[in-house]
Order: sequence, then structure tokens, then C-alpha cells
Amino acid sequence: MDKVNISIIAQRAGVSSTTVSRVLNKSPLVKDSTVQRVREVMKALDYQPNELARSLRSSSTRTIGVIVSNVLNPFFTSVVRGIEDTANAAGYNIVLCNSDEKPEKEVEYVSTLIAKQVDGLIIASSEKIQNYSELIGNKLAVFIDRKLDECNTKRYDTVLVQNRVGAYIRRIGIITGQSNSTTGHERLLGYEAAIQEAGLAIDPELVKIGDFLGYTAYGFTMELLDSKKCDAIFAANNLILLGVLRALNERKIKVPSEMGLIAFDNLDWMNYCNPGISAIAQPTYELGRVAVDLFLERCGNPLPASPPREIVLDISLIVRGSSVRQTF
Amino acid sequence: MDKVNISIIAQRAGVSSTTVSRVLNKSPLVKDSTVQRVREVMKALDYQPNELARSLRSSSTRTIGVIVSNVLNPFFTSVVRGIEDTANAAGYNIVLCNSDEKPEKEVEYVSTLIAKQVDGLIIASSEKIQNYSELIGNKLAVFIDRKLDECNTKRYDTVLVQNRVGAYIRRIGIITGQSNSTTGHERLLGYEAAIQEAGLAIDPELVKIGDFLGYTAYGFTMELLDSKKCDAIFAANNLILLGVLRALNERKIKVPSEMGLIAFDNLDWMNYCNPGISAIAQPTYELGRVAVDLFLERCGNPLPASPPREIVLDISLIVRGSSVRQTF
DNA sequence: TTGAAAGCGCTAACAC
DNA sequence: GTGTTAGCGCTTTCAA
Repeated sequence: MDKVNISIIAQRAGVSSTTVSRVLNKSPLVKDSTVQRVREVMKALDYQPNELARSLRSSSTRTIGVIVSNVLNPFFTSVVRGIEDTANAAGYNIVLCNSDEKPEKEVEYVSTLIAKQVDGLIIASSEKIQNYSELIGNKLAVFIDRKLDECNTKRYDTVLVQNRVGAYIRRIGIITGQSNSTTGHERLLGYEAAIQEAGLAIDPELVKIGDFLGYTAYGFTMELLDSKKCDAIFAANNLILLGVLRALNERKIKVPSEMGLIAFDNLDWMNYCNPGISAIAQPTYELGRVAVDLFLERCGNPLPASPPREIVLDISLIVRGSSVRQTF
Repeated sequence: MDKVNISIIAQRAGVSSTTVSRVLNKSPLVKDSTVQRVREVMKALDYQPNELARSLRSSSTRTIGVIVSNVLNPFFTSVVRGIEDTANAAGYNIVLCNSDEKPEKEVEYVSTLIAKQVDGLIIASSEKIQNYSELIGNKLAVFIDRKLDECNTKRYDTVLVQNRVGAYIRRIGIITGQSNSTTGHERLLGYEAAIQEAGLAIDPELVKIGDFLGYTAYGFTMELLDSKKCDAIFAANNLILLGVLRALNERKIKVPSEMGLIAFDNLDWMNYCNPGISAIAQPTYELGRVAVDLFLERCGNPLPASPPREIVLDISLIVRGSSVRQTF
């Protein structure tokens, strides 16, 4: 019992493989009785068309390559789910890749995905790659969360999240990631703008720029506490937040009376901490959805292509206990 | 400028496509100078081999299909990362699918993945499918987290997590998912065994079986509180835990003095709640890793196949504030 | 309404 | 060492 393919079906049904192919593709040109007969043989032999062969001919795999830095980051978990749902609804599958922000991993994944002939790419860039055009060629690609430099922005659609928020606190410290990453950079700019709008000067001692890891943030929190200069901390993502919490916990700092806290990234459990943690909620699932929508749009009408778009989604501030100052 | 393929390279390099193929596959039978020449032409034309065509011939896509109920569930997030890392290290990609525990989605995904010729499947079954053999055929498959019925277990490798824990508390309530899901069922059995080992009778009023969703758990918690019969709650997964926490919070119940709490699923943030939440830690990443290892093992030596294995990974109890009784 | 033949891009058996 | 030939399983002219 070897693999049944289109020509075996054709043989058994007494037709040509062309006709079988037409039945597969629901071509209206086939006589009803023939369709019937072919269908029966297919069922009898439990025939499964080989999508690989089909893709080779039609040069469409109905697969999207997705590169994020790490699914374990709840931000990306939700983005990925948004992408998968939307892709699935449109008849696409996704290949998931974690770059860990390493450009060499990212480059490797991009090549592999293109070699595997994905119909498109959705990439949260490590931002350490100079020239995407060279790497990606004219494969459809949508970039998410991180803004590319101008030369790349000119070629690809981008979906971002508004990273700046209005002023709402005074002596606030910030812990964020490297400023050569756009998200970190934008959040820092937002912070600076807020401080300045409040008519205050920026105190460099209150600005801690490291990476997006908990351990680094832990150290920075200790420094901020020692400086005794701020009454609130803004954690630029959820991993940083965990580091901050660990430090506050160890020092037995009361939140918010001794130190206010605001997170960038709104997660379920923040509701249940005591006090609840105020957070800036990013539309993560939506981010994934919109990215796929952009892909589908371009996929549908190949040429002439409209110019690349940049879509910026809004964030919202969710106030919980951690940012309500109880003493003044 | 149309697509460059192996024969264009061959032509430009003045060799046959076979030779180019040999260069691609690093066959040692090609003269060094020829290799050189072919490589140069490839570079000059920016040639990318088409993996689709290669897969069609070699009938290996170096792709694994992964079906979980929902990546948003932190349990599966970590499993997926474990799978992706291990697969990537072995030169495989993964196609991620969310079944939402819906058998029809699961069936659909399995068919698509097989049609796309994945080399294997890793499935967290919705447990609502009677006959996997029929669906999967003789495609390599590893089942994770949920135990299949005997007829299916006989055919496929399985990686499970030990769902039973020793006795450690007395009047404890449990909130868990449907008992026709093995994980829920096993956790319930573990609970019952623990109660009985402690020489106590099982009070049906303290056993709440619903689904693995927060909203249901919220209601159950209210019922447990109203019953005033237990002094601790065992939440059978992290979504249930959130429901429990919401209820405890609303009722302003003090943990652990008024009610102890133990979670099944250990997550970062449980450290930072006040009090910290005791949890049974499942080896999630490991679960993914082992699943891929089993796949790779079978992939390597096709036949004769060793009988299907069932691997059960150990859990560990992480004690934090929520389970330390302060009053007796 | 159907079929023959060519070919998507690559690999493998066999020759030289 | 290298080339010829024949497919992998399917779709797509073109002709009947």
C-alpha cells in the first residue's frame, strides 16, 4: 500500500489526472457524474492531496513566517495569538520563530522561511539589521512593534504601538531597555516629554537604561531606592517590572505609599497583586491582527502596490492601586 | 530578472544541474575548482534554493506541526518555547496551531498539517477525538500533557506531567476542569488520594468541577467561601487561579490566615503577589523539549520502530506565603 | 467536457 | 568527477 496520488485516483476512476485535479479545485467544467465517481475513489483510497506539490506549482504555501524575540514575553504571546487567529481565519498557517533579539538568529530564520517559500513574513525586528531589502528581497513583509530606520520603512508596512504617554506624575524614575531599540527609545522619549511638559528638568540619575531583563532592572531599582530621589518608578516592560517588584519586595518598600509603580504592559495578574499594579495597556492581540490584515491586503492585490503604511495603535492607562499616591 | 533556479546556475557555471545540486548538498564528489565556480555564480545571482522543491523530492520538510489548546495559557507558552528551541537546534521549524480545545479545529489542523507534509506532529489533544490512527495515519506523532485512551496510547509516544501530589493539607477544596480531561481528572484523583491518605473522607461539597476558565472558578470560589467548610483552595490551573484570586479579593479574604491557596502552575508573578502564591511547578519547557526529542529519535531510525513510550515528568511543590497557615 | 504534454525546482540512479 | 534521464505530485496550457 504505497502513497495514493492524483494519478492513482485518475487510473481507478478511469479519467485523466487533469480531471482529478479539476475535481480537487472544484472546477465547474467537470460533468457531475464524473465528479461523483472521482470523489468516491478518493474516499475509498483515503486520498489526501499533497499541498507541497500544489504549492510548488502554484507558488503559494498559504503559510506566514512569524519572527518575534520570545513568545514567553506575554506581549508577544498575545501578538502571536492575534496573528494565528487572523491567519487561520484566512486559511493560512504560521511558522513561529524566536529570535531572542539576536540578529544572527533573525537572519537565519528569515532565510529559512524564504527558502521554505512562505507567502509572507511578520517580524518584530531585533533592530540590529541594517538592510532588510537585501535580506528579504521582494517577499511580502510586515514589521511589528519596532520602527525600522527610514530606508527600510520606505519599503515595508509597519504596525506600531503608541509608546508615549501624557504627563501624570512628578518625580518619577524610569527603567527601560537599550535606547537603540525603538520601543525602549520611544518610551524614554515619552517619559522625557512628560517630565518637560510638567515643567520639570530631567534628572539623569532617575533614568536607567539597560536591557529588557529582570535582573538588570533589579539592580537599577536598588539604585533608584538608594538615590531617594523619586517617588514612583515606571517599568518599561513586564520583565523589567518583575525585577522592580523583586527589589521592592526585598527592601520591604510599601507600594504606593513609599514608592509608586507603573508598568508598561497590562497583564491579568496585575489585578490580583496587592496593591494592583497600574499599567499602560498595549493592544497586543490587535497588533497581530492588524499585521495579518496588512499582509492579506497586499496579498490580494499584488500590483500596482500602494506605498508602505505605518499604523500606530493606541494605548490606554489602567489605574490600579500602585500609582495612587496615598501620601503627599 | 526572473527567479534564479538550479538550472540557471548550472548554465552560467557551465555545468549540469546535478553538479549544482551536489554543491548544494556538499557532496564530496565534486572537484574543488568546480565547487568554487558554482558558488561564485550562486553568490553573483543571489541564489536561494527552493526548499519546497527539495522537500517534494526528498519527502522531508523539516517542519513539525504543533497543536496546543491556546498559547496564551502560560503552561503552553512555555511548552511551545521548549519545542521551538529544541526543534530549531535540530534544524526544524514549527507550525503553531491553537485548537481552543475544539475537536473540529483540531481535526482541521491535523489534516492541513499532514497535507502540508510536516515531518511530525506534537499534539496536546482536546481529548474529544476517538480515533487518532484514522486521522493521523502513520505520520509521526507525539502527544503531550493529556493521556490518550488505551487504543491510541498503543500507537503513539506520550509525554505527561505527574498530576498527583502527596498529602499536605487537611480541609482543602479543589476547583478543577472537566473530569473527562485527563489533566483535570488526574489532578482530582491526586487530590482524592491525598485526602484519603490523610485518613479523611472526601466532602463532595468541596470538589468543584467545571472548566479551566476563570469565570467559572470565580463562581466556585464564592460557593466554597459560602460553605465555610474549607481552609484552603487548590486551583487546578493558572486560569482557575485568577478566578479564585478575583473572588478572594472581592470578599477581602486574607490569604493565608482566612484561606490558604495553592496553584497548579508556577509563574513568575506568583513570587510578587502579597503573599506569594504557593504552587506546584510543572516542567513545561522540559515537556516540549522531551516531546521533540522523542520525535527526533523516531525520525532518525525509521524502522523497526520501538514500542510507543509514555514518559512522565515530575512536578515540584514551591512553598510561598499563600499556603503557610498562620492560624489553627 | 475531457486529455496529453509540459513543467514548478530539485534529487537520485545510472552511465561515462 | 560529471552528465543524462527520470521523476516527486500537482497544475496549466492547448487541443480535441
